[in-house]
Amino acid sequence: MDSTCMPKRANGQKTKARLLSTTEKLFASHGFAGVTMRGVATMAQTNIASVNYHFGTKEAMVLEMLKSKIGPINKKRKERLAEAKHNSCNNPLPTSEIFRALILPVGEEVQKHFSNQSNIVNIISRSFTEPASFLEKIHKHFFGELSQIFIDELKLTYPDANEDDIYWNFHFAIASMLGAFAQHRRIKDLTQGRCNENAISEMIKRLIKFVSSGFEAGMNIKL
Amino acid sequence: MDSTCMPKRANGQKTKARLLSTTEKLFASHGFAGVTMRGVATMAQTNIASVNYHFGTKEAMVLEMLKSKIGPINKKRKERLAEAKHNSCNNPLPTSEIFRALILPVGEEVQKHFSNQSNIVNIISRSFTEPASFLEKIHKHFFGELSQIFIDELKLTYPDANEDDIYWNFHFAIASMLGAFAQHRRIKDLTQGRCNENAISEMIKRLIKFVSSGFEAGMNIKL
DNA sequence: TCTTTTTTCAAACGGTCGTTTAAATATTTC
DNA sequence: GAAATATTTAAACGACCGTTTGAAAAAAGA
Repeated sequence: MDSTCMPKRANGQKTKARLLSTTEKLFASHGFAGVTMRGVATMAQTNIASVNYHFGTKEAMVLEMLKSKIGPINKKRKERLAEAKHNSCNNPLPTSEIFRALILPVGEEVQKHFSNQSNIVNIISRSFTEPASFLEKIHKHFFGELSQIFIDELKLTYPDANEDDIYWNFHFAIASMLGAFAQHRRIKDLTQGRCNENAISEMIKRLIKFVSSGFEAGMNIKL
Repeated sequence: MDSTCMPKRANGQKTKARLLSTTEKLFASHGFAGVTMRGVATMAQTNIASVNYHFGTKEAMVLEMLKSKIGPINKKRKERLAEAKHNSCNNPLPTSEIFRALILPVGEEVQKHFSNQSNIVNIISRSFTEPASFLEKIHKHFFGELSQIFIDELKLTYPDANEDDIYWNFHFAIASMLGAFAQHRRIKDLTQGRCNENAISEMIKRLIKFVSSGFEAGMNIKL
């Protein structure tokens, strides 16, 4: 251990950062299987063995990348929900406000790196379809707690609602959000080339409306 | 060529059918990369070279499986839409009726093979996230024409609507449908073990309500 | 029956995968 | 400066990948 907490080598930390950044791009565009040690090493302009030196295994490397990407977004989601709660003097929130807190932080991240090939929602969405068992754990770790927070908030807004109604429609809401962002090809088709940051901003507003309305309509449904 | 159009060997056709069935299971649970020639051959109780004999390449085999699974569902979707159209004397359909025609045929397929490991929506959903270029073609081939049919029908129901409104909310509807079915883990969490055919039937009703309401609310949205 | 065609099979091809090794190089510590 | 530590490197490991080969086995046609 050193007292400076700095890398031992001039570009030591930089190498690790480059590896994570490369992992991110490859995972976003080709999934877990598309992240190859040789590919990452080459794109990050380093040697294949240094990947193992910094992370141990491929799985650990992808895991660390996911943590670094999803963690901050979930933090913002909680903050935004708490802020809305505070602004409403702790009264129950409108449905749209709850889903705004859930969706906006992702949307902002998408907007930031939209032209980029490493779309955050591609990453999240891929995590949901990856079969690997270690990703299942990630889901539970990252989305389990967060889901509970938002479901609890929805229960406050709908105190008399059937619990099944809330669970199912929350499930649909998540699915809409992930699917809406993830399916790049269709977004580009829909915007017909004028797929820029404004288009994403528009999509986010539309999405919040879609999800909130669908959720509200699903409360007290007659089956 | 033979006049009987029957297999030359007692279990010849059966072998090909077993291979397709195995491909289906592996693709549903592990994606394109998870379909390995050796895995398929072993599970189908045949030799690896016979895979190549029947299909030529792995890609061709997966493609044939996808065609056999998605084709009939799309056929049912069109039939159901045409039937609803006929029952309404060619008047514009309610939003929910249009989405029922889109969702029910998938739902029925899910219900049929739910306990099965080869969930049809897993297959469709995976097709949407697979990066392989040949799958992109499948999407356009299978979903391009179908999408247009349903969008045209929605335009009849909303003759004064902004076209962007229709496209975006249709995009959300598709995303909801695929995501809702595909994310198995959350469905099982939500139903807490009582995840049987009844639960799926309930989910489909809920999903149609969610999607229709979200879509309706998204028309003439103020951005 | 014998011939022809269809189907299966064991074995091998070259290639890529994640991981490991051990030596070389850079950086920090003393 | 020298010693200790941190990092990078080339090379190789065994395992699995999709595909191909050529011959055996089964079925069909004559």
